Amino acid sequence: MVKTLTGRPVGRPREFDEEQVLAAAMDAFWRKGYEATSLVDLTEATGLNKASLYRVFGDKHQLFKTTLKHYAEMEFREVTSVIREDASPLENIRAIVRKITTDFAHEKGCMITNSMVELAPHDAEIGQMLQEFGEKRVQALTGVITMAQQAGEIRPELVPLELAASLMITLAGSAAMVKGFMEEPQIIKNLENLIDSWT
Amino acid sequence: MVKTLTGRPVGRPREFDEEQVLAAAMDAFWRKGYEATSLVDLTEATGLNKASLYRVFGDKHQLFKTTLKHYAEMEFREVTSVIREDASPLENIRAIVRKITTDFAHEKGCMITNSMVELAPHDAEIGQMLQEFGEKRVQALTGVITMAQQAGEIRPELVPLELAASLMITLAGSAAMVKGFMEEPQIIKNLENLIDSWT
DNA sequence: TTAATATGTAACCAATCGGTTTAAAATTAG
DNA sequence: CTAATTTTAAACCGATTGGTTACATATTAA
Repeated sequence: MVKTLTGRPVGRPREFDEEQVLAAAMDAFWRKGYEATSLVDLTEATGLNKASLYRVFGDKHQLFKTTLKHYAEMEFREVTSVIREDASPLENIRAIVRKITTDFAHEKGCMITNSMVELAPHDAEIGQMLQEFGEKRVQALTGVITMAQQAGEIRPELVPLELAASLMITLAGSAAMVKGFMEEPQIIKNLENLIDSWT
Repeated sequence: MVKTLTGRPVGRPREFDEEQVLAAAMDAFWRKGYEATSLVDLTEATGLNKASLYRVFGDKHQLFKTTLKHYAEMEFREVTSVIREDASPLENIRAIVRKITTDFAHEKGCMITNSMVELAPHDAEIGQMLQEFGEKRVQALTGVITMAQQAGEIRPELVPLELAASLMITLAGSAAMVKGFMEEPQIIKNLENLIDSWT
C-alpha cells in the first residue's frame, strides 16, 4: 500500500474498518475455535470476501495469530484498566478477577484458554504465543499480590508467585467450566473463596 | 451379526479387537480433539479402513461419543481404584488427585476438559454427556470429602460440595495448563496446597 | 486525461473432508 | 460341495476445505 504526500493511500479506498473486521474474526474464533471456524464463517462474520480477507490478513493461520494477539492485548488493557490507585491492592485483585470472569460471558470462555486446550500441543507457534501471554499475566498478578502482601492484606508466609500460579490455574478452570458445566455465580464464589483464603 | 449354535458368528471373522480399536480411536481424539482428527487419522490410529470403522462404530460423531464414554468410564474406574479402605479419607483424596493429574500425561490433558472447551457450547449432545460425567465426579468427590470431614481431617465450617466444586475447577484448570504452560510438579504442588488449605 | 495502484467480487482450483458402494476374501451352515 | 453371511480393501462420491486468479471498479498522482 503506497502512501502519498497527503497521507491518503493510492488506489481504491477500503470499504471496511480493519479494526472492526479483526474484532469480528476474533469473535468467530473465540466462539468456535480454530478448526471449526471455516473461511466461509469468517467471511460471514466480517462481511469481507475470502480474497480481501486473504490479501489483508494472510491465510487462516496468520489471521488467527493476529486475532489471538488482538485478544491478549485487549484483555490485558481492559483488565489493567479496572485497577484503581485509591483502592487497596486486595480490592484491586478482586476487581481484576471479577473483570476476567465477566469477560467469559455467553459460554465463549477465554480465547487464550480455548486456544491452549485446542492447539498448544500440536502448534508450536501458537504454543509459544500463549506461553508469552501467560507469563505476562503471571508477572502482573504476582505484582499486585506482592503489593497486597506488603500492605498486610495477605498472610506473610504465602509466596506471591505460588498464589499467582494458583489464580492462573483457577481462572483457566473457570474458563473451561463456564462452557457448559457451571454457572457464573458459582465460579465467582469459588474465586472469592480462594482470595479469602489468602487473608 | 447372526450368531450360530456354537456361539461363533457366521461369516468372515474380524481381524481386529473392538476394545483395542476403541482405545486407539480414543487416544487420537484425546490428543488432537474432535475437529482436527480426520477419518484418515482414525484409520491410521486404529489400523482399520474407513468402511469397517463406519460399519462397526457409525459415523465420526457417533464414534467420538463412544470414545468419550469409554474415556469417562475408564477414568472413573481407574480413579476409584486407588481408594484404599485402610487409608484415611484425606489420604484417599490426595491419592485420587495424584491419579487424575498423572493421567494428564504427555500434554494430552483430560479428554473431558478438552471436549468441554472444544465442543460443549455448540454440540448439545456432547454437552449433555459432559454434564453427566461431571456431576458424577462431583458426587464422588463430595462423598469422600464429607467422609474426611466427618473423620475430622477437614475443618467443619467448610462445605463439602463447595470444596468438590473448587477441586473440579482446579483440576480442569490443571488439565488446561498442562497442555503447554505449566509442568506437572507445579500443578501437583498447587493441588496439594489446595487440599492442605482444607485441614 | 492517463498511468499507476488498490479494492471488491466472483469464478476457479486442487486437496481433503466425511461417507458409501462394490466386489473379493473368509468363514459357517446345511 | 453350495448358499448365506460377514469382513476387508479399494475405488468412488459429492460437498467443503483453504487458497488463488482474473477482472471490473474506484481512487490518486501527474
